Amino acid sequence: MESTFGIIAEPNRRAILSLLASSEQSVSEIEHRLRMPQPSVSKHLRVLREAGFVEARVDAQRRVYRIRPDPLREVDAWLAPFRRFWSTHVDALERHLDRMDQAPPRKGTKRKKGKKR
Amino acid sequence: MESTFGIIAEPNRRAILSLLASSEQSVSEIEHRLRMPQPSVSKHLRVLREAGFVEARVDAQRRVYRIRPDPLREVDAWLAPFRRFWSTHVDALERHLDRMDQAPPRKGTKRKKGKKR
DNA sequence: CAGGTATATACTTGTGTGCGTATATACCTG
DNA sequence: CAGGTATATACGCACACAAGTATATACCTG
Repeated sequence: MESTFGIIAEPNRRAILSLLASSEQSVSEIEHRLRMPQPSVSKHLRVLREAGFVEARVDAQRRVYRIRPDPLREVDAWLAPFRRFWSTHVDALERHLDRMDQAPPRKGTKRKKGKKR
Repeated sequence: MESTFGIIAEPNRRAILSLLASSEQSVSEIEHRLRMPQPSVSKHLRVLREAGFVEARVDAQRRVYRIRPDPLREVDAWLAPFRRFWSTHVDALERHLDRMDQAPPRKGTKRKKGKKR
């Protein structure tokens, strides 16, 4: 029932995703960092997992969760037609990226610049 | 209570936004094209308007609605940290957008954080 | 002004869903 | 095996909200 957008409508789930964006985390780590009750964390993680936003790796009794990008990519794709409203010359770049999306994955070039905000 | 994300969680509202992405439309045009009851359209438009997603231009008895990009931009910004999961050299795009963020007049609210109540 | 069109609002109802509390399951260590 | 830790699930409740129906407001045309 819950669509991709419905799922990220929940603030706590967005918080979990944002936390996982930096690095994978176990349930208790999430629980502690976001200061939210453990059943709540587990339940949100279940929703996120079943919708494909995250996946779990088992490490002894811990489950370490990490991002799976596909659903967020869908959001990104939905957003595409609106980008022209705030970006004038990104259009070309966008088409460029579109073409790149189906290009074979190439590894090696990531985050070479420390330009974070 | 309705956040930016909560608002686009509604499929009909997304449909309205997508329709408006192509060009501005009157209420009855939306009603007809999306085949949804008029009160529903008006109500969704109200929500979208109050949240800043759209604005209305008055033309006689008609109200012609058009996109206002700011809230969607916020979504786009939230998405930014995740892009590295599916794009290798989109970093260029990111820097590009970063630069762009401070280029236009004003509107510097990035980094929208909110997890407490 | 009447009649018609276009849009907005009021009110009710049903359903979904997040939360809290309690408990169950799984695994590790001694 | 016992005891502890880590995570998942069950259940009840309260509340937000989308949809439907009916009605109100605004404006245009004759």
